[in-house]
Amino acid sequence: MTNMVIFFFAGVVVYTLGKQLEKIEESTAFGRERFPYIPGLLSFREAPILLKAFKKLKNDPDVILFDGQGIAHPRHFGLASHVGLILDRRAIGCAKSRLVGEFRSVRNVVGAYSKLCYKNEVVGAVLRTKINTKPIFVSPGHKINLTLAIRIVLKACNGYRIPEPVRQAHLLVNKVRKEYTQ
DNA sequence: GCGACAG
DNA sequence: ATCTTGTCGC
Repeated sequence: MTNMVIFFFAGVVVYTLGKQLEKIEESTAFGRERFPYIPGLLSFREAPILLKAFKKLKNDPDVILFDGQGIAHPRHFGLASHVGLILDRRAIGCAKSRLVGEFRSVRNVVGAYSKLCYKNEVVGAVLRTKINTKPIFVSPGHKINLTLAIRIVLKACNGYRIPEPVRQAHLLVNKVRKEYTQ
């Protein structure tokens, strides 16, 4: 079982972010896993396949939400920064847990947040997107500031902890992976 | 050396 | 991330 080929799947879901949050396109891609998971080096593992999924997209998004960090990273260059730069699009990191930084507890009210500080610098926000659930870690990735990033993430949330586009991308990937595995 | 550590 | 059923709480 040591030479088993492991496949990696990625998914992108495009939404409108106007009056309604409406799904307008989906894209997936897969390929061989080529890099291990090492904290701080996530983009080396995920970016290649993620970029494959983005290439199939017909729409060209104004802003992209990533399942990972933006500048809240040891070298200020998380997945959202890295892929946002390559795609030259506004990008926001929306991670489910902390990689670096310290923060104070967040009030239990949707929209409340506390600054995520790392090496004497604000690198993101720990944002409450749903009551009675752990907050998420929002950080600018590319061509965006923290204030706007927070506003966009809150607009993209539909009552769930995870912003809807990210949540749907996750569900999409699991669906496709399961179909492929059968 | 010890602990922390996106997915 | 993944293993993995039911179950406790809003």
